Amino acid sequence: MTAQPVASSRRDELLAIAAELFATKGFKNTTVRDIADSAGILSGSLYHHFDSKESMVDEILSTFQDELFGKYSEILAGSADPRAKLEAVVRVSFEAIDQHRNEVAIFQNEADYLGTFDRFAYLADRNQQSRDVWMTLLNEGVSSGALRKDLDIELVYRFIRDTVWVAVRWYRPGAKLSHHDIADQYLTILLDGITS
Amino acid sequence: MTAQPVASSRRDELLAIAAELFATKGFKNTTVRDIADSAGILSGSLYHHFDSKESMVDEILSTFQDELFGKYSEILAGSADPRAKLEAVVRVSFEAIDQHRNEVAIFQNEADYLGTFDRFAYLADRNQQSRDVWMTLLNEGVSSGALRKDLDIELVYRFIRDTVWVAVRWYRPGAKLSHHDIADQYLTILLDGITS
DNA sequence: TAGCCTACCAAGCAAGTGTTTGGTTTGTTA
DNA sequence: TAACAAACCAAACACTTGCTTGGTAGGCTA
Repeated sequence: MTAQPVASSRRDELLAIAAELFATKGFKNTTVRDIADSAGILSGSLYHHFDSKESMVDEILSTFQDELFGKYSEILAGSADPRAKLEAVVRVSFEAIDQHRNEVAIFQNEADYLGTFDRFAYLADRNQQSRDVWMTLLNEGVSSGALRKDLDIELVYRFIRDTVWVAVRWYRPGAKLSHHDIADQYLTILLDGITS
Repeated sequence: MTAQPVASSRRDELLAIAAELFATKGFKNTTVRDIADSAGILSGSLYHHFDSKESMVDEILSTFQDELFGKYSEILAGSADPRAKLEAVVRVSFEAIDQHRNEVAIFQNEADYLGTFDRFAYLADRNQQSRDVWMTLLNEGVSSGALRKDLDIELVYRFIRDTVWVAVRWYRPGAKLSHHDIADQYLTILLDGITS
């Protein structure tokens, strides 16, 4: 059973195969032999392209994170009002789920554990950076009067963060609702609630 | 480094130790030697109490699920209106996170993968059962006019389910906000939104 | 056509894994 | 005090794991 994802180089191809397996089965549950099998080669041959299994996740996660936080920065640097920026961050996140499903899933499932190793300390940094993005926007929203003042901001932050990213567990591209639709409905619930 | 959770029998004690490790490090990342070390015994001695490492998670998960779904059934069988029942299910769920943090975490992190094995087929059944609970309440809510009609019910269900359970990732008993507080704020956001 | 590079194979190793087996300790009960 | 069971030890086994090593096939280039 060999997979053939679209990728420029053989190296990228193997990374895509690994990402798919890591996302589906988990990092620890995926063996280098699993990856090699899916690629139609022997496990030892992977080491012509990569130093270790760990360096594969490393590259998958860091590449994705760099791209994502680049987009966050652009939004924050823009001139839109707090609420619009908040909406934009939500939409960019759902877009990431749509375009980088495996990477998001790996991050969601493995970051906590991998973060305990020195090599993946940057995951915690990015996490903090992400928190800063959201907290800044939420505090600005409350200050400007756009958001209600009776809620615990820290709690709202966690609520938004988790709800957005956990969607990767069920979202599949090409389904009835596009990631744009989902972002719309999610923002509606978040901003106005589900009561009539 | 030995742990000493409160438990009636040695068997329950060992299960609690295993649950803590499974929740923190993941099932696959936890070795039987890890469990034995935490309990202050040798790995082989675990097999006096359990058939296998798998049967440990099995027992942890099934016991927890039986208890949880018992509570769900009670609520559904009650005479409260849809909105009150919906609130009750949310509160019971946050209570479960408070009282059975490890079990919830294990379920959240491992159910998808474990569910691919015959032995854990009941996890998928419970999942379907849980969906029925929520969808019934949401549909009743829309019918009765309590909830808005312009949202995709299936989507609302997933959002609620995910946001409630994902709280296990950051919630710690004894923190500033109790699980009652969190349920309150969560229901406020869900029902009325965060805008002022 | 000689040299070189990319991608891979074939075979294996050392460490770690879940599990088994036979025996020992300790407390309780008849 | 003899018998018994629960809890555990000590040592090992078979297997899986990530990774290494030396070599090879085939295409490209000078």
